[in-house]
Amino acid sequence: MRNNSVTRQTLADQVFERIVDAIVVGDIKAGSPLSENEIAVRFNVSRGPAREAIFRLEAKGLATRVAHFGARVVDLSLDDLRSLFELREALECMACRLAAERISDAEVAVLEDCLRGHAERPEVVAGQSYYQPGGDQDFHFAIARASHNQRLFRALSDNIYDVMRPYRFRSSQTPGRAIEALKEHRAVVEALRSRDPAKAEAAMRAHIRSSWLNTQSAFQKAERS
Amino acid sequence: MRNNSVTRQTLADQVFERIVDAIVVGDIKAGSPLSENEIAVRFNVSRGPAREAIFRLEAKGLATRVAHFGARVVDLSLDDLRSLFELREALECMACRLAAERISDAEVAVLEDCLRGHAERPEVVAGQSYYQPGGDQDFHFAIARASHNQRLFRALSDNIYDVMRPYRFRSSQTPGRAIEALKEHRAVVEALRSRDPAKAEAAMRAHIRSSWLNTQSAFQKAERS
DNA sequence: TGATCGTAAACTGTAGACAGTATACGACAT
DNA sequence: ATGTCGTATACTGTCTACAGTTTACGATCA
Repeated sequence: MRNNSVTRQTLADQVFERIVDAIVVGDIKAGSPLSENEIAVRFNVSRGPAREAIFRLEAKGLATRVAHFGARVVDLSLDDLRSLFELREALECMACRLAAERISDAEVAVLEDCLRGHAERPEVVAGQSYYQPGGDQDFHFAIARASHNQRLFRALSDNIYDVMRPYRFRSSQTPGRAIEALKEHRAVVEALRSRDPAKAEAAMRAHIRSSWLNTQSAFQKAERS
Repeated sequence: MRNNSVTRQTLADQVFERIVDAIVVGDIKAGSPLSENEIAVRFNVSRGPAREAIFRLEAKGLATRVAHFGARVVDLSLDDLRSLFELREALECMACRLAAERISDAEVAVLEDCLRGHAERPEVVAGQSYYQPGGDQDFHFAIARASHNQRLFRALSDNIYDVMRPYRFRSSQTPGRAIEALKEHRAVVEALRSRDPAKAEAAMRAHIRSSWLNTQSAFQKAERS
């Protein structure tokens, strides 16, 4: 039972989480139709929980719905991705600035552990791509948490990271990006350690824009093939 | 025969909108419990659409739900409001910066119309509070739209403005705030007209922080009474 | 009198059936 | 052959009924 949380999960919760996983991992492809009936049959529940799960996918930004027609998994264009990166820049730069004002020594230590863990990864040592699912994810989560702003944290974790993950995965193979990203992460942590909000925000902005350039070129490359 | 809207609304849509209005206007007070049955009876629908409406209220940030227990209208503390203002600052400053890069002449004209409309309001002329429901709302909507970033626009319109509105209404009575706000708005438009992103972002940040200080003191004053 | 346990009531969660709507396909007319 | 209309089908939207859970209240016992 991985159901050790305080309140017992409802069927809708379970279906929702499993669909999110399936989308993020790639088992359900972008643009796929999401039929209430199909989901209900697939997970052995009635249409109620299936329908509810789809609503929550829509709220999360992973699906689009049209009344009386149905829902589909979002299929982001390059423009959509640009919009998403702009949104992420707004949220995460603010989170980083607030974190510089409010972060505790223990939270700084967590970030430094993250960096150490990343530096030891074989991909980094070999100079290849360093992004593994959940890898720098932890890093960004820790910063969002250190902002001590619950709404900001939830906006990032619920509505940004999971939506971007399938597309970041595609673009994480660029050679050399691993070490570059690690350097940028170090700059962010350094600014946070010295509690310099302006520097922290600037370092995060530089990191996200660099990540966008990388994602953009990978996206265009993938489209040509 | 078609309904006069593009796609015919579902019952859940209607119930949702009516509850949002009731909360924003103040007919349903902050902290009130939202019973599925009660809503269903009140709007002459079954529990299905009522339940769906509550889900959407939760996604919007206007209600909180606990499984097997129920939902309540959010009741924001001062700390919650601070978090919300920080989130708003992040989103709206980004929107303003992007708007400075992308705004059309027609969109600038709309903003200038907004300012003219505000300046002519009797409250402003009399030096009283200038905020009327929907008044500067239009202004901020126009800027969000001028960012030409759909996700940013929706985050602001769906998840920020409606949640804040009940609390901004309380705090809009401060004498002299009307003219101050109008000045700040003019500074924003001036920066947008000259397509200066940094200046536009700074002007918006100043406006939001000023608005926060005003809201904060009004909140504390209201609590003491 | 106080605390604890058990029962009942009220609510949410889930299932299944019915109703309404949009799309797709085929028949018909031009 | 092509365009249009009508019907059929499959899907979502809605309703009702039932099951499960949580809270609250009252009875019982120390």
